[in-house]
This record gives sequence, C-alpha cells and structure tokens, in this order.
Amino acid sequence: MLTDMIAQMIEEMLNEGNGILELQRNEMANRIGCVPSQISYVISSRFTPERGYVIESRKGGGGCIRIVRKQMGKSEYLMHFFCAIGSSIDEGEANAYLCNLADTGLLSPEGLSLARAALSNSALSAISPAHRGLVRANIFKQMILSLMSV
Amino acid sequence: MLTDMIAQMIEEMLNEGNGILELQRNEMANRIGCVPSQISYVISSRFTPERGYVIESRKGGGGCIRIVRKQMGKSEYLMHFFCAIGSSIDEGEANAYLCNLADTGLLSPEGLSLARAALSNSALSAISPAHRGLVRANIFKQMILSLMSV
DNA sequence: TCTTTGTTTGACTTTCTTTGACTTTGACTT
DNA sequence: AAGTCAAAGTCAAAGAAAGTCAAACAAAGA
Repeated sequence: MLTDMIAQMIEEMLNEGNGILELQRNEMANRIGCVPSQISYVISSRFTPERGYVIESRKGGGGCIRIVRKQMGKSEYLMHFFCAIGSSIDEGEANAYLCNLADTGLLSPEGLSLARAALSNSALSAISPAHRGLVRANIFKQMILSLMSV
Repeated sequence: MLTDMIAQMIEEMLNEGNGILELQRNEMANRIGCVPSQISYVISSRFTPERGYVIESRKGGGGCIRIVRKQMGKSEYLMHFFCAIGSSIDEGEANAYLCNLADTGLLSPEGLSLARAALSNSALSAISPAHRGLVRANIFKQMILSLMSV
C-alpha cells in the first residue's frame, strides 16, 4: 500500500539522519509519483506525537517538513503517557500508545498483549459505551503506574 | 457445506504459511463465489481464540485479515484457568489465580504486575461494585486468551 | 410438528486511503 | 511596499476494504 510504503521510506530516512529528517513535500511526492497531500496524510496518520514524533514545517519558497523522533528516559516516558491519556480513551488510541511503549522497549511483547487484551472493547463489553472510555483510561493509568516499579 | 469448505481452504492456506495467513476478504469471497460476510462468519465460528487462533484485521484500502494458529500445550493450561474464572471474580481471588500463573511461569513479573493493576479495585473504581466482578472476569479472560498468542 | 441451532445472504456502517481543489504562508523581485 | 511564485496546509469527496446485524433458510431433535 502506498501509505505504508511512504511511511517506511520516511522511517529509513529518519534512521539515516539519527532520528532527524527534513524533507520537501512536493519533491518527495514527485519522486514517488503521488499527490503532495498524500505525504501530509502519511505524516499525520503515522508520525503522530502519540507515537513520539515531533513535526514542524515551513511554508513558502524553500519550505520543508521536519520530523524528529524523540527519545526520553523510562520514567519520563511513562509519565508522559500517563498524562497524555486524559480521563477517557478509546481502543484505537490506547493501542497506538501501547505500540509506542512496546517499540521503546518499556513493554515486552507479553505485556503488550496483556495490556491490549485488558483495554479491548471485548474485555470491556459489559460496560456501557458512554462509560467505557473512562474505565479504560483508569485501567491504563494503573497499568502504567505498575510499570514504574518493575 | 459452504462453511466447511471455506474453513478447509483456510486451514490448508495456514499449513502452507506455517500457521500464518493473511487474506483479503473480498478477493477470497470473489474467488469462491460467495458474499464477503460469509468469510467473516467462517472465521468467527471456526477460527476462534478458544480453538487456538488469533485474528487481527485492518479495514480500509489495502485492508486484510490475519489468522495465526498457535500450537497447543501451554494453551491447554491457560484454557484451564480461563474456564475456572467463571462470570464474576473479586480482586483477591483474581490475585490468587495470578500468583498461580506466575508460579508456573506462564506470566512474567512484568505481566503479573500489569495484570494486577488492570484487575485492581482502584482501576475499576468507576464501575459499580455490583457490576465490577463481571467486568473483572471479562478483562481477566481476555488477558488469558491473549497469553496464548505470545 | 415445533423448537432450537447453525448457515447464508445482503443492506448498512465504520474505518482507512487516495485524490484534487482551494487556501495560507514565506521568500524573493521590482 | 507590492507583487509573484513556490512551497505546505486544509478539507471534503470518492473509493476500498472489513465489520455488524438481522432476516431468511436449513437441519436436527423433542
């Protein structure tokens, strides 16, 4: 798929640049053979702050998009997630956070799997949808706190 | 019967792929000459987690369904716990099971910590006490199922 | 026969992707 | 300072999958 291919390209370029990358949207779209807004889409759907990327850009002549992958210390990172969760969260968003935790090694594959299960809609199906996000956020936060002491 | 035929096809494809398979629902339905939701039905009725399969899927353009067959052994043991849980469980009882799982090596220290957190009263405080045991049992069961695929 | 359980189908929903038209911004010229 | 042009941003429509659900149907038991 186009989106995945582009995401992979960006990931590789990020690796080459030690987590920092500046690209030109039009130029890249041209090279790939897609519309420029496709690049925007990939970035906004894959390189989100939840996944630990910082995006900046400059419009106008000579403009570009800057992508930075940021790394943090363990407890900082956990705290960041704890705060980011808010009072309610849906399954998809929770999964995005979990992938990030797993990527950074703060969560083993087993832990990832467990947490996913505990936060899934099917685990929480007995709770009314209106209430579910709230409970999920509570569970998630407790789990994150528990990670600090492992 | 249609369902059995499709199930058999999937089984064979799984064999070819060493227990891992990615299929596209529409494409497969087309090949077989049935409606796409038939594929969904086969998967949900035959390739269940209870029987040792893990299902993931992605919607949208380029979407697909991923089926993984897990080999038994460990799973049987987990199944035993799964069945023992019943429809409702309190925090103390859950902890007892968790210790048991950890003792037998089915759960790492990290996993134990996470599961404890997820099943704790403080994680579930937003749920009425009457309802809580039910939700806890659901979460617990989902977590146990998830361990089968690690 | 009547009921229960499992199958098959198709209409509708949700989610993710792709595209293109239009807007905003910044740098460079004049 | 004004105008021009080259970026990136935004947004909505169209498209491409999979999910859901209920109705129709079939087979097996009581």
